[in-house]
Amino acid sequence: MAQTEGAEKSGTRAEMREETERAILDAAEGIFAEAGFGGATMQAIADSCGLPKANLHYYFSSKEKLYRRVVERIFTVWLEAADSFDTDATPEVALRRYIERKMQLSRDYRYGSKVWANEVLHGAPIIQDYLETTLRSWTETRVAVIRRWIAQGAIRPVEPRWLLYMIWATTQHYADFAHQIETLNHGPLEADQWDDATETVCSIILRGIGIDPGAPA
Amino acid sequence: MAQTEGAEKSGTRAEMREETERAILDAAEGIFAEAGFGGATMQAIADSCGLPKANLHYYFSSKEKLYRRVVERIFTVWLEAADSFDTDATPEVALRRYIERKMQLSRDYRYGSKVWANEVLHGAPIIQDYLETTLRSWTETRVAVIRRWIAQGAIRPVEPRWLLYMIWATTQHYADFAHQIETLNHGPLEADQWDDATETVCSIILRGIGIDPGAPA
DNA sequence: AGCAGACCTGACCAACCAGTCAAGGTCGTT
DNA sequence: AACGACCTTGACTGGTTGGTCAGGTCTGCT
Repeated sequence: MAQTEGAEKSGTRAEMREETERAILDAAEGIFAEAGFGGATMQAIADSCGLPKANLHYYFSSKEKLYRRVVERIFTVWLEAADSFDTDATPEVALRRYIERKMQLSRDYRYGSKVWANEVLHGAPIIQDYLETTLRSWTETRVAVIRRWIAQGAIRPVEPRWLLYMIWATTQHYADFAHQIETLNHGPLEADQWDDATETVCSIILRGIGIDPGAPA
Repeated sequence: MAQTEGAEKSGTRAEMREETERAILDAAEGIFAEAGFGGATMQAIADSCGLPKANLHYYFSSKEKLYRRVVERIFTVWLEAADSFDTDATPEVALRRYIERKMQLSRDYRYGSKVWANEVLHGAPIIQDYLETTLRSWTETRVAVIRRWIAQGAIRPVEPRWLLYMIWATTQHYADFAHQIETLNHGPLEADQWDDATETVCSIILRGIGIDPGAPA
């Protein structure tokens, strides 16, 4: 009994290592999000996951390496989410699904979004290469999709980049500026507020580009 | 000749003091924006404005006091800009003017916007009182204006807060995420790109809430 | 059992940073 | 001219932080 003390203790050596690394990454994500790279201390991260500081350096050789891994992990989640854009569906379905997914991520991965925002805000000193390779190529494929929609007359002609930025900005705002939103809201958003906000974002953007939401396909 | 060496040297004592303080605040805004509060060092700010570090402490007793003054200054600029919302104009005119002004500010006060974003991102540890007093009351008056528009049938019924957040998020994105945008754009946005982005943001939001932009008033 | 390698950690160090201070310089006023 | 208030600055300090390391513990394998 009491077999699972620290939620690790079972599994192979490799599994335990992976689990410890994940615990450190989780803690680091929260601390980096709240304090920034410069403001975060290894000691605070260690305290947050109940490990001695020296142990962190056993798994991650330096603060910067740890930070990079945190950012990489978030970026991966976002890229996977971005696949909801990939379908051959109509603009209405594809965009609605993408926006809904991004709102969901803002709700579920608030800290990850904050770390990313923080990194870009400061000029992306650590993950500049990601911007120039993965993000750029992803963006270009989506821009092409949007251009095709425009050519087909399915949506109003707008520069695709400005549309993408609008979606990113609006959805991530609910994570990055959560503190401001919650202050103005006198508390965290309720489930129905999240739903209403999501629906409002969808409807404004879809109508804004000339789609009448709810109209039969 | 060469009377104005460091752009200070003339004027009364009080004027010179004010000018020095402004130079420090300008330098601090840039450093805080790029490095965050924790990552910024007083030495870096001192170097940035060509003053010895000890001199900064003569004008601003502590790093936190200096930071607070930087944030306060930005907040003031934003509040003044917000007056473009205050008119009795139609929703189309009022919103268009507000969005255009906010885009302008993102272009002209990029660093200020970044410092604000950084502060809110980290839970507003320094300026929480501003959120609870000034920002909250400002927001409530604008929410009331938007509700009146809805009651008059001038715009589609949407929760006013989500609309405001959308405007803030989208416009400020062009300052806070400027680095990401410029990376994807292979360089800074040109003047016509700024104009096009502004027009696109306006048109999507206005159409999105049921206004047909360009229609005669 | 016993060994090798992976894992853990308290104590320590060099680097760095916000803030201080005392001594010297400059300006307005009488 | 001369006095006091204001301004400037190099040198210093107490405290903090990222990173190291030696010695200990645990695990899986033969």
